[in-house]
This record gives sequence, C-alpha cells and structure tokens, in this order.
Amino acid sequence: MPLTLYNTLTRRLEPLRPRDPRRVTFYTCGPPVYDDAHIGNFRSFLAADVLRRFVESPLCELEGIGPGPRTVVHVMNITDVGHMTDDDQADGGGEDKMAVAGRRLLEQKKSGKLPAGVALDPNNPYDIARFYTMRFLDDAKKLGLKVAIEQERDPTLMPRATANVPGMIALVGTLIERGHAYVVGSAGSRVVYFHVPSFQAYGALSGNTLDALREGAGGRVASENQSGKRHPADFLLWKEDSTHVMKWDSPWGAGYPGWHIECSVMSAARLCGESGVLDPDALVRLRVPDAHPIIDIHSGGEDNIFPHHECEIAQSACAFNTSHAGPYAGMWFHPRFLFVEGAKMSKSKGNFFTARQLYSPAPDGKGIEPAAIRLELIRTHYRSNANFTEQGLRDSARMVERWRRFRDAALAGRGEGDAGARRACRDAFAAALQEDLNIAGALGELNGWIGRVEAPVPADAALLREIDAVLGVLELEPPSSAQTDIGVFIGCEADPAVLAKLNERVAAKKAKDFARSDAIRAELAGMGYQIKDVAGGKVEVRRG
RNA sequence: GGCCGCGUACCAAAGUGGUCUAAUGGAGCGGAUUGCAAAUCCGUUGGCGUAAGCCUUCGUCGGUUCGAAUCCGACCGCGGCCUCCA
Repeated sequence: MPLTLYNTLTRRLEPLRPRDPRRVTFYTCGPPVYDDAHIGNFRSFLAADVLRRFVESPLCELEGIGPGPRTVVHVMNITDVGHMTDDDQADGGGEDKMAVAGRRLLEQKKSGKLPAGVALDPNNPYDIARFYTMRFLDDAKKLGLKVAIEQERDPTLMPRATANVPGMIALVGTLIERGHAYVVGSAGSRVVYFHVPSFQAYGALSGNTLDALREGAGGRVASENQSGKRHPADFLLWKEDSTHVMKWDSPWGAGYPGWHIECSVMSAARLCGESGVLDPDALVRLRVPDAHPIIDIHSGGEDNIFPHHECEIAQSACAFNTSHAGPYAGMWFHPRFLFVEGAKMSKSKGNFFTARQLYSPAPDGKGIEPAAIRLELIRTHYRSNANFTEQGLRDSARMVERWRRFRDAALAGRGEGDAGARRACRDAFAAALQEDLNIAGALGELNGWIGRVEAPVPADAALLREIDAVLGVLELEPPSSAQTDIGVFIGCEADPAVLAKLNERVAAKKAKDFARSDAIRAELAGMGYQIKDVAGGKVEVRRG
C-alpha cells in the first residue's frame, strides 16, 4: 500500500502524489528567531523531518511510482523579521518582538547571564536574529533535523526572511496589479491589504470562510483597526512605518512586510526554480497552471492553519496560478501541539522547556542525550496531542540504549541470521509508516523483531541502519563520556568531589565495608549522581 | 456561537468487523545474576481454576450484525483552533 497522509485541506487520508516523483518539494514554516526554540517547536519540525526522511527512504512506496529512494527538497525558512506582539490581522499593533528580545538580552547581559564570548549588540535587531539563528541551528543539528545539516552545504534550503524582502515587495506589487490587494492611507502611513473576497477559495483550509468569520468575529476584530479596510478579514501585506526597528524601502514607503507574505515568497522562490533561487523578477513571472500545486507538501504547527496558511494560500494562488485558484500545496501536513506533563506548555506553569535546556549538561541543563529527546518527540502520532513527560523521556532513553546494544551485538555477530524475519520486520515497519505515519505501530514492529532475534548478525545491523535513516535516532551523537581510571562519566563532568567519594567507596568495598560503600552511593544520589558498577571494576556515573 | 480532534489495561501507546485480555515500551511481580544495588536475561501481570476451560474488559447508554475496542446514534468527559503561539 502506498504512502497516505491526512491532508488538512481535504480532511481526508490521501496518497501523496508529487508532481515530479524524482524531486518532491516540501516547505516547512520554520522558527521565528527572537528566542530559543522550545520542544513544542521541535516536535513539529521533527515530525516534518521524519516525513521527509521516510519519503526519501527505499522503504517508502508512492502511489503509481513504487518504492524509493528519491530526492526530497526540503526548505525551512527562518523568520528573522520581528513581527508585532499584537499582530492581529488588522494593522500590526503592539511592539516589535525583536525589540522585546533585545530588552531581554540587554538585561541578561547586565546580569552576566549571557554566555561568555557572545558579541552581541542588544539594540541591533540583526544581531539578535543572528544570535538566535545560530542557536536554533545548533539545536536542530543536535536533534538530527536533516534540513539544518544540509543547509551547511546549501544555505538556500533555509532562507532568511530579511534576505527576501525584495521578493516580497515584488509579490505585493503583483497582487496589487492583479486586483487582489490595495493601498490605503497617505504617504507616511500607507498600508497595503490583501482583499480576501477577491479569492474564492478563502477558508477552504481552515473552515473559516468569510461567512464563518463574520459570525465568529464576536467583536474580536477591533473596529479601530478596521479603518480603511474594505473587508474585516483583509490582512496586511505591507505597512509603512519609518519608526520600525527593521525597515525597508518600498513603493509604499519605508516599512515592513506582513507576516504571511514571506512564506509565499520563499517557498516558490526556492522550490519552483529547478535549482537555486528565483530572483524577484523571475518570481513575479512565475505562472503555475490552475489546480496544480505549486509545492508538493507544506507543513507547520496546527496553529498555523489559520490565519497563516489560509492567507498564504490566498497570496500564492492569486500571485502564481493562472486564474488565481489554489491549492498552492498538494498536501497540507499539520502536527498537533505537544503537552508537557499533561498540560499545555506555558512559562507560567513551569512546564516550558527549550531543547537546549534538556540536552545541555548539568547544572545548566538536564543532560538528557539528544537521541532520547528526539525519540520522545517523534514516537507519538503526529496528529495526536503528545504528552511530553519525564517518565516518557526515561522510556525513550532506555529504548535508545536497547537499540544501541542490539546494533553493537549485531555488528560483532557472525552468520546470515534470519532473512525471513528481517524481511517481515522491514515490510511491517514500512507498512505502518505508509499509513499516515503510524510511528507507534512501526516502533512496535521494530521492537518486537529486536526482541525475537536471539543472535543478531551484521545483516540485522544493516536493516536497523535502514530503519534508523527514517527515525534518525541512532545516528545522533551518543552522550559524551569522560573516562578516568575509576569511573566513566556519561553526560557530566568528572567532578573532583565525586571522584573523592568514588575512591573512598572503592576502598570501602575492598575492605568489605559494604555499609560504608552503600552510604557513599546514597550520598552521591543525594548530590544528583546515579552510579552503577560495570565490568572492569569501573563505576558508571550519570547525572540525574 | 462556528470548525476540528480525542477518550484502550498501572502509565504511555498500537489495534478500526471474527485469529482481541488487546502489539510494543515502561512500571510491577517471580526467578537467574550481584556483597547489596543498577544494568542484563527468562517468566509473569483482568477474575475463577492444578489444568483444559469458563466469565469479564477497550468513556457511558442504546442500535446495526451470526459476531464490535473496531460501524451508527445519543450522552458524558477532555482538548485544539476561530486572536500572538509549532
């Protein structure tokens, strides 16, 4: 059975049918960079990553095309334009988020909390964006996000919004020319709006049709923001504002772009050029036949469905389709929110984690190995609200260790093993993922097979490697470990105080003073170190 | 008010008409191993029974069916979006 996915646009499971089976185009709405990305962001990005890895894999069969491997061009943007804190679709009120981040960084700098060696001017929004972009790329590579690894070779795969403003200006111009956008206000305070009623299919993705919006508005669209708009649902394409922290010249005055237009530009610019990036002139000349998707797959968190993706469809279809119809993307893929310890993540509840808080070594972070974080974030079906818990993280860490043991034993094994069992596992694993990425089912098949193999052989390791090319777990860096002649320190430093205790414990054990040696173990546990005796007379030490 | 989704055993999570007391991981219990732990390996974890077997379970109630965790209806509960948020 070929790969089917739940398409948000049609609310049905549908086979994935790329326009060009040799080159599947995939666009993911990437992170804003005025703060560190949190594990909820990463759940969504990693779900997209697993999808692209699976589509690339020989395990994945596409309808009418057959099994892979195949190429996926995956683009993920970096939103480094500071959008507004109260960015309702009206006129962009509130404060620029980049400015808010600058104030926060300034405070951290004053209190000495910024990491040493960071050269950063908190008043410069480009500096702030660069700072968080680098941190995001670090996090993403640690967690095995393939696009972040690839962009080192081809930076165009992760375009920056600030580098694409000319394309946005060109596209806004096109939309005005084609009668889908209009300018209001006079020089100094001009605003360009997209005129929503000019796009018939508006609401198809989210169900928020113009009628529904009118009924549901319930006073939420503040009347003071409506001045000049021809329809309450019309949304911002360009705002003239000479006081803004980031601003660019345009035919409608110096200002900044609306927050939906960047994705319309960057997706088409990178994915519609056979190789490389379309320049603004080529972009405005781009014409896609009606009812043909401009890109094959588009992903983003469920909260992007409305208004962001709805507006993106309207812009892209009106700008690029010959008679201004959709659907822009053939397949809309929306992972759901992540909960933490049963509740929606929020800073005030204290259940808010950035990725680096989890993987950084103690005492700054929790010292959890990236492979365990990745597995925990991908192991729940992408359309369920996954619940991220300490317990789940421990489960995942153990599963990773079990796979590693199996792989190592297999590489050291001899013989052919059971080819039939391998084939059955491979088929069952693939079949589960073909069905709307049923990853829990696929992991069940994998674990069941691993449990049944009594004497693993190199061919088993090869299958595990093929499977892991999709999961992306074992290929991640194993936890750092520091060796001393007494202990192996996993994910933590060889603290002198700990070393002293370990030496004392060895002496106590030698003297068969087990009461003393157990007391030391308890003391270490009180200090946050778990220890266990391993082969060779050494002690394995872990934080946590 | 509108749109969408979810409710499975101790926990997480598969299963979408019979092979289901129901994959898989964790946790628990018993055993091997260990000075003790940890880790690992084996067995086991609804009830009764020595066993074969019988009875009961997949939010609740009802319906369709020879047969339902799986299909339909109602209800209860939970959540998301409609406004910045992955």
